[in-house]
Amino acid sequence: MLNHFEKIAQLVASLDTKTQIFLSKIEETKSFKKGEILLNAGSVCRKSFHVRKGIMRKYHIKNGKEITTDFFFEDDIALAYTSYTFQEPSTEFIDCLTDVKVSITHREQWEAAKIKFPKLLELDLLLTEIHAGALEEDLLDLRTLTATERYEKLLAQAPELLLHIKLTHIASYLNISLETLSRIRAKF
Amino acid sequence: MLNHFEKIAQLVASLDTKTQIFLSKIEETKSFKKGEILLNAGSVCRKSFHVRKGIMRKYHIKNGKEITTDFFFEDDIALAYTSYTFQEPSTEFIDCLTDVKVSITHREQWEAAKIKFPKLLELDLLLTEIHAGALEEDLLDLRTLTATERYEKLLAQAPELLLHIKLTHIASYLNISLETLSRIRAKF
DNA sequence: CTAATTTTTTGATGTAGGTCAAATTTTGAG
DNA sequence: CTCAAAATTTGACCTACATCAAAAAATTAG
Repeated sequence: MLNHFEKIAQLVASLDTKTQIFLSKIEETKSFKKGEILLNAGSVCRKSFHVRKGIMRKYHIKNGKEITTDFFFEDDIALAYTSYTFQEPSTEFIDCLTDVKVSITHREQWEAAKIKFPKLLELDLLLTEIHAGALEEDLLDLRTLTATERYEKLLAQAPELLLHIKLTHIASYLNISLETLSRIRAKF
Repeated sequence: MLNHFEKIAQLVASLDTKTQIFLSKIEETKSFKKGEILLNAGSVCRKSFHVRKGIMRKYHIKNGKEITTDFFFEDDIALAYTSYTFQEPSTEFIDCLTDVKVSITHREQWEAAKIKFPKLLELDLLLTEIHAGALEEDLLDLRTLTATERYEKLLAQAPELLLHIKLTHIASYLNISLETLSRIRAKF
């Protein structure tokens, strides 16, 4: 049984050279400074950001408070899913937690590529399936795990995250207050 | 701008007759009694249940408690998403809240149909996108809304649900205890 | 290196919503 | 209809976690 990462790798590897060249032609590499905002709430997400270097973050602002919904590391694809997919104004922001290098692909061109190379439609489906699977897991965790358990799970599954990201962001990602997270950590 | 229901309808309407006939041939209609379990935790979800009549429910059992994760009404497609998609043992149950009539399609045959009729791949992607979008919304609601707000939102968006489904199930769906839900309702 | 700023910790207190138990209402089988 | 079982409500109490405030530690700019 392949894990999700292997499935994606396998599908990508199966793309023929023409497809790969086409994809590399429609992407454009850019650099951004720590703190720069690549997507603002209110605007439609028309690009995907393939992270080549650095860390990005996606968050909502609700009642003046930031709610972090995702972190993106090297090789992750950062986008505001609902806005990107349905071309609606985003309710989320995407910013850079470090200096960042990304490959940008415009949605329009990716859609055109999917028509030209149907294998990409399969890839798109696979990525969407994996995204949905992860959301289902997050939802169940939020329903059933205590604050401590959510922290422990993150610690077990993504310890590197804890090394690079400020507690404020981790707290909001775990849906815990900063103070409670600090107390959870104090007891190891 | 089309809503999700219209998008699906449009895509389905665009399927040619051959495709539609093929699909109707691989599905099989069956009836089940209220209370019957159509999918057990531990077994792999290999079928989708297109609800023709009645109401079904999907739920987890965690620490001996049922956690309802979805209701399925007429025209909805009931399945345990992660188990179905990745063919892993399900962590969820699906049962009938009323007597039910469903059209069953085996995943294998649906997969074969997708290869034969690529338009179905697009349909599959659209359905998955909509599912993921709904999950993102649920997740944000759970993070940001109070118990009362979650109930009010359900009341506004799916009032018919409240008429047909027991409070115990609605409470667990909203991630509220039965008693708290009862108190929320008492104050209208 | 040092001061200013940001981040994290610690402490005191508040509260939304959970749990347990019992009363009441509704439902449904015969 | 009738009465037993199931569902819902009500009451008393509890707890996980939030909030507010201030101290301590870490980071950063000059």
